[in-house]
Amino acid sequence: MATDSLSIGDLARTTDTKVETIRYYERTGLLPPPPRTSGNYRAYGGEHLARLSFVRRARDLGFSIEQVRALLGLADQQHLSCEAVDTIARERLAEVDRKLADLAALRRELASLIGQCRHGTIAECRIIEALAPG
Amino acid sequence: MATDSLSIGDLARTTDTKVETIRYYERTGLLPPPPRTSGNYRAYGGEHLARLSFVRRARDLGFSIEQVRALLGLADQQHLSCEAVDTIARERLAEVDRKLADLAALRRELASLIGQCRHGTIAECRIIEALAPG
DNA sequence: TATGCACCCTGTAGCAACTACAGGGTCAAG
DNA sequence: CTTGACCCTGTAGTTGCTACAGGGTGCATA
Repeated sequence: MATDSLSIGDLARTTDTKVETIRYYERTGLLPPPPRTSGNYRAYGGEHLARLSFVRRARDLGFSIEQVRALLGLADQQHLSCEAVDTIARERLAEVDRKLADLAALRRELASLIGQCRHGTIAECRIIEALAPG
Repeated sequence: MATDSLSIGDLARTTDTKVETIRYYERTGLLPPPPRTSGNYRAYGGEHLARLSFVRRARDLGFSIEQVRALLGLADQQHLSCEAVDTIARERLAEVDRKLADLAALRRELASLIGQCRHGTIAECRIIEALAPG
């Protein structure tokens, strides 16, 4: 492939993304369709790399595809106030906090269950018992 | 419906499960198909209620459908050692611990991002900047 | 020159674990 | 005898990918 552009495989390796995922992002409009070579191969430039990196980082932080789409849209509106960005990020933070609390509660329950195991037969298993009360 | 049996709607209300979910559990073999009334309505008894409660509790603790299936299978083998049960529960606990650690790390990153927001325009937004570095 | 191999293309189906219809049947009350 | 709440089956949608199948491209090597 030409020196100044990346094949989809190159882009995949560079951003630690599967080739299929990149095509999926293109289908769903997260990434713009790149130009094609004469052989119909996708030829990516630096702006595609930047955009995909953005998407990956946001996804790694757990933003949903729709949130990423919103963030990308905002990123292009340089003159706007960054309040909307802040709002999306805070929403995500609240979500993370909820999940952390849920998981922590769940962990306590699970650990208590396991702590009750007396290593006998299933007939006297406290874990099974705890799952199936009357 | 007869006094001694529950309609799918009754069962759904009692266990806080959607009707469709109950049918889904039946399709996938988590719940045994109940007898039917003359009008072809499902008629559940106490054992179905117990089994669905078990499933719901296990699912609420985050066990996968396959893990629940395994637990149900074990619950019926009263003479076996409860080691296998313990193993499944410990696996789940390890999973929860991994997720807690991941989420906590993610929370730190997110909070640091948000903390950097200076409430200006998007052009100078630290959040956008942090997502799209060179 | 042939041919092998890695890579690319499109399109579709599958994963978990539900959820939401569409298009019908059943049943008790008014 | 009709209304409305409930039930039935079957299928498609959700999220975010992932995995083929069945082909084309492009470069190096025998």
